[in-house]
Amino acid sequence: MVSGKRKERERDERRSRILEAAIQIINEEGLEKLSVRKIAAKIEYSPAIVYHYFQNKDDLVGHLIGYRYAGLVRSMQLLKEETEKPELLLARLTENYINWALENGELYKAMMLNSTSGILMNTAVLAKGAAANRPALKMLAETLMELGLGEEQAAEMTAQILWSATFGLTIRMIIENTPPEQRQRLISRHINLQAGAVRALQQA
Amino acid sequence: MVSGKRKERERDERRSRILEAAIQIINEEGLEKLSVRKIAAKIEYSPAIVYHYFQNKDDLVGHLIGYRYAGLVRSMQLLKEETEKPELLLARLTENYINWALENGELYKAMMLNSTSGILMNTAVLAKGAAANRPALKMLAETLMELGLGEEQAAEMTAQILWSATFGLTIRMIIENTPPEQRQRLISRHINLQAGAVRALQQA
DNA sequence: AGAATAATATAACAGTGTTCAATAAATTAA
DNA sequence: TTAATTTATTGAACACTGTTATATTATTCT
Repeated sequence: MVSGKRKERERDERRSRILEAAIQIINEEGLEKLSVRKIAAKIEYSPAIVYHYFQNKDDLVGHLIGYRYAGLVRSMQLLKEETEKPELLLARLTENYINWALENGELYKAMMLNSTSGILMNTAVLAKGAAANRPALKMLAETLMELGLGEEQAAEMTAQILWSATFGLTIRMIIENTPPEQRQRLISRHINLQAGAVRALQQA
Repeated sequence: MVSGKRKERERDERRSRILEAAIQIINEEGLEKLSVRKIAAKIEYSPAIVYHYFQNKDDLVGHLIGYRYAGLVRSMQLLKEETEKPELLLARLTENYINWALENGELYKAMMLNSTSGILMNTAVLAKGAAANRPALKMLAETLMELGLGEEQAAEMTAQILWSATFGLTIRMIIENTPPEQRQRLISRHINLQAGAVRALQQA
């Protein structure tokens, strides 16, 4: 038996080639122009091969997401370690998240809004690993608790609202293709308002 | 000449039959299952007929939006007239908007996120009349000015942020298919946070 | 009535996701 | 090394999709 690991590694490599072709197409032509046949053409295989490595197109897009998401989570953890004041951390986490999403615009749209593989879908898909805005949410909730905004449940709910707001602004800027200068202004205003909301909640 | 108006009215009626068939399909099977052929089948016409009344499918979806949006704008204006305190008005407008969007779930998703006909698209489409979240935004900005949050420009930008937050939460609840009990809690928390953010801004 | 215009249909094109059966290649077992 | 088995890959088809060009029918105007 040839170590068993190699086989697996090689299979993963072939899967990765498909995923990378997909990312390339998305970056070049956008998510809505992504097609199984185009992927196949790019890697010079038959379209059917995709279905040997993924259940279907949505499954593929789902993996696309996990493929990139790890980077975001890591950068968030870094920020957490190097930022002491929770107020500042909240702002930095938010800004970091938005910038990451904007950089991965089309992919972010896919990972959020895709009807069956999107992160926002039912828990079945959520558990799939690839789909995981939960780390981000959890970190947000922890920060809110440090800020004294209630215990687990309450903080979690507040985190959901705050994250939804960030999500809304981000998606909007991506879809509307907001020009960079205005982006910057919108982002800082958003962070301002968020800080204000948190302060108001602290006083209550 | 048969009054010229009748012809036009009859044409509009035929257009409306198409739009209503589309709405029915969306409500029954969801936006992603909407197809020109299905519409044609529902009204017992040939698929090609759709292209006599609309430029293309996206154009059709665009009109679908205007077809429903008028109702929202009217209800918002009503609220404005019967609510004196701007703080309360802000909350009511937001709640009203969210509830309307949730009631029109699939359609709201279409009108916001559709890649070419969505409201969030570039100004070319925005000017098309059907696409008009501007009335809602404008009303928000006016309310913010009454609350003493800066002049036109600043208020407009703040309104954009606040609206984005509402939009994010709404889209999320629709896509995630959040159960009604939790919806209620999320909505009131959202409105709470919004009020807090505004108060913080007033004090600054 | 005949000419012009609008409404509708037929049929096709090019594209999509997906599946099934057949083949080619690699791996394991004898 | 050969035979058996598993894995990788393909070709061809199915059932869809949006869209258009061309033809046909119905309506309206003169």
